[in-house]
Amino acid sequence: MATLSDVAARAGVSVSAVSRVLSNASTSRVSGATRQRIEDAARELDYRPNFAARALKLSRTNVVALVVPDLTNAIFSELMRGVDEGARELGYMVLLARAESLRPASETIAHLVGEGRVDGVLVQVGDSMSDADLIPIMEGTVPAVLINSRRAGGVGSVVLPDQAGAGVAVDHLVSLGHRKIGLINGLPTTDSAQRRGEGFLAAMAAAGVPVQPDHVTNLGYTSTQGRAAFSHFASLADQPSALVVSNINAAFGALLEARARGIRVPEDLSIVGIHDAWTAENSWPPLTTVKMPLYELGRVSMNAIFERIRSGSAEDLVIGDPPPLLVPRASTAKVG
Amino acid sequence: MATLSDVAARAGVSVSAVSRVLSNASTSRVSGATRQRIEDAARELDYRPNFAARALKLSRTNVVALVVPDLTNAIFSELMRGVDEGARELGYMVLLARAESLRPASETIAHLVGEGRVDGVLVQVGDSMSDADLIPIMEGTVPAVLINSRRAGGVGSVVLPDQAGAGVAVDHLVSLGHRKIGLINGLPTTDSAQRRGEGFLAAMAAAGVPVQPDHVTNLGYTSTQGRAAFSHFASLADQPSALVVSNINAAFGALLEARARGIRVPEDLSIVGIHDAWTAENSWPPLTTVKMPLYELGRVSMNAIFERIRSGSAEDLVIGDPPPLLVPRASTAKVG
DNA sequence: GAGGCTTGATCAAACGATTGAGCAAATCTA
DNA sequence: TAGATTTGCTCAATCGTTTGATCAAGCCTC
Repeated sequence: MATLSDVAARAGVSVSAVSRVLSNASTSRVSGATRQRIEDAARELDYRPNFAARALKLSRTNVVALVVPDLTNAIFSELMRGVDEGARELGYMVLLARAESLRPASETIAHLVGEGRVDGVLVQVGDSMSDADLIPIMEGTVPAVLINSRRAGGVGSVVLPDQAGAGVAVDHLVSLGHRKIGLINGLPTTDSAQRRGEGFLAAMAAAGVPVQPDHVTNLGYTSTQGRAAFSHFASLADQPSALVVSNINAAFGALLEARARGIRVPEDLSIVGIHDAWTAENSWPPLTTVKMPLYELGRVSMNAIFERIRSGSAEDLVIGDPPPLLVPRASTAKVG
Repeated sequence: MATLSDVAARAGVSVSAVSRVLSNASTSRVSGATRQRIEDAARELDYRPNFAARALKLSRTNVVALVVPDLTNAIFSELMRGVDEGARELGYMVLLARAESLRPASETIAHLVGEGRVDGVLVQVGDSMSDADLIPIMEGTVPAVLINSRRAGGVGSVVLPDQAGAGVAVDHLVSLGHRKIGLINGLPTTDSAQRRGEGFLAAMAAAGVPVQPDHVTNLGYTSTQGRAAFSHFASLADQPSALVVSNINAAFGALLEARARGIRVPEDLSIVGIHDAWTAENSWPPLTTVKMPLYELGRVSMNAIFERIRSGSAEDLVIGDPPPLLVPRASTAKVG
């Protein structure tokens, strides 16, 4: 590849002149003629600034890492799309890092930042990610933004409108006449499950519908955990007529278990899942969902980490626009 | 962050000594005592080699880019997992780049390599990626490996056992007694669709089952295109009793259209899709699939690009192990 | 026309790591 | 014990950019 000095030689000027012209610094006092010659030479040689040299000099890479617990996660691809789009606009690139079980996430993050590979880190906090994993972040040594989880202290975060989302699900079921509504929620230790739980209770209270204590489970977001939670409800003497499931994967698990038990959805039981995905259309019955603004979660997170890197500010944001949206399909119906 | 000279100062030696010890070069003639002091100092300062400096000096980043057409693609996450795992073992990191429609892929790739951000590129060739997009790769200026597509010339590639996969699907249907078997295939221009088509025809011939010309469509791999293809078959006077669908997404689309038309699967028609995903279990009916070795595709591709970078060799590989595997679910049954 | 600005360029020192060459001191060889 | 070799370390150049400092002209101003 052509270097600055190649371009300089061809244009008959010094490297500094070339550098100033091509990075068009405001302080560049260059004559129009030389500028032209430099630009021509650069174009002819197809010059591209060397990434490593620039990063070394500026101690800035314009790369952020996105650390995710799991690629098969339903929410990943939309989130990534949002992050990617935001990054492009800000002149950044995204390095994807899986937080695998082998190495603690803290190690991965410390490497990424310690070696100067990235300027900052976006961390999608998963169920299996403990607070210990977030030590370098909590300590503030690493410019980071937590996605979908809040932490005390000066850590930035961006979260979904979880309360509102659960509320939309509840309101939908209430409007269909349901009064016995259960909740299949994520692990009680996770932030998003807590907020969805709050939203569920708040919406139920607002609708004047009582919540039975054994109508709430907290087993987790996976399909398997959703199945297990469904079994719990099926074994109850006083069963709910509708379920809000905090995650689409768990909702699929619930559908699976319902089918296995010969419980008809939606005739015997209505189910609404939080998060939308194209696969919801292929399930049987097609799953009614609450679409959450995942794309925007990605975009806003990218903007947040950008600001964090630039000014050090650490905000806690909630995505407000667009609000959670009900996507009615065939897994919910009027109470029988 | 601590630099080499920080470590050198603390250990009371020169930077060169530190560099040699920490990168434990074989030519390093260092006494045990000094080695110890250096290692201690490095540990105490939590020294990590600066990525940019190393990359600049060695003109090598130990990063490869994975260029994908689409993140929501069913095959992406397993592929990525394989690439990631392979990368870890070889001491590489993976930069994920979406080949979006805005900018031609060739531009993206040229940037990535031209700026020295990556040592090589893995390109998952999508339907929308034309030959023009691959110019810098075909020219051989960029160390690259094509995933799932072959090209003439000295371009390396790794592909799935597509013929065998289609064969497994056909054999399954034949063993269930089907004699009228149709194929819903990808776009005729794509390499994988061509190979799956060949595999289909070969397996049919081997089984002594004739193929009707209008029992093969080539509309594409997406859900929508699968629906459209299904409509074609439904409008036929002489309809097949079973369908091989070249892609799981298209198979979901076919299921959707079958349901819309009141065609019962598998009672009226059997369907088997190529590629497996956990979502196949949630469809109605649960989709019988042929699981393709996507994880291995990723791993082998990573190894291939590594070799390509190291020695310049360009091989065309087919994943042989594990072979395509039938995952029987409920969308296929004995011919009625 | 001497001194002071402005303009348009170059010089040179970083950034942090790698690595061939150089050089004392220690050890070996005969 | 003189000379050769090995051992253990340091020197210094280099990778490609950025950027403050410097400097030679040209142009005002009075």
